[in-house]
Amino acid sequence: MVTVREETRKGPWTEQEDLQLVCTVRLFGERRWDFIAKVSGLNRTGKSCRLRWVNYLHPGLKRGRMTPHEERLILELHARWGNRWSRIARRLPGRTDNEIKNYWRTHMRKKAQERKKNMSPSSSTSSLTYQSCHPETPSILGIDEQELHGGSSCITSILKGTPADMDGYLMDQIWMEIEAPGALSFHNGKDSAYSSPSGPLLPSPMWDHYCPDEHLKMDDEAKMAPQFGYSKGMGAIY
DNA sequence: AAAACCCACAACCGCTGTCAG
DNA sequence: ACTGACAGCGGTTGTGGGTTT
Repeated sequence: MVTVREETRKGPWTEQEDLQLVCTVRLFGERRWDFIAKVSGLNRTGKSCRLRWVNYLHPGLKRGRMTPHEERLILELHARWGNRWSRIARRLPGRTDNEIKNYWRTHMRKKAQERKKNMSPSSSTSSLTYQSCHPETPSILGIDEQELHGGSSCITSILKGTPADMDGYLMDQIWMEIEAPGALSFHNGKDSAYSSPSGPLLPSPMWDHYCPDEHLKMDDEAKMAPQFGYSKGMGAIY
């Protein structure tokens, strides 16, 4: 027995660690993370390994900016489910709960700050709780699966639209709708950052380099495909 | 050019749920 | 029925890079 106990590593992962983890997961599958952590030779906890895999190394992950469509989807799903990030993430193929959570945080903070600037002190409801602030927005509250596909609000109809329909529909305008239901207009706005469904979908870096393996990818895709019409083209991963 | 600020992302922590023994 | 191990989830914090002043 080796009795030399090294400290469990924390902090950023190195490429070498990533490679070790990827190879170990390929060998043993995506479970028993404590076991994987041990046999991989990484001085990491199983938890840490799992997180690294799920959020960064997993094949099929999209990288890069959220597309306008994804932004709208997040908005809608968050309105339905609140901070159920993993649940929301399941509806966004290639995105992780962590990613969505971060995105939401960043944007909500931004919006909250803008609100503070723009609004008088009298109406001080936080945008973080818009769900309860604007119950009159039907698509936001209590919508179920069918409603999502047959609903009548602006957001819902946008969600139903094709990407072409969404061109020029700005995230800011969506936020405006939430904050002031009915006040939505579709003119092109000032913030060009949202105006094109750009978001270059970059591959997961490690996977790109080390594991051009077919069957791992298939496993994941197979899960997503029926629900989302997820296609290989989306991620340009392999 | 440098400092300050902002944003996006990665990672950790603590808690909860699940399941096998 | 109980318990411990493991997996997953949501919240939070840290950090690096880009942008603005």
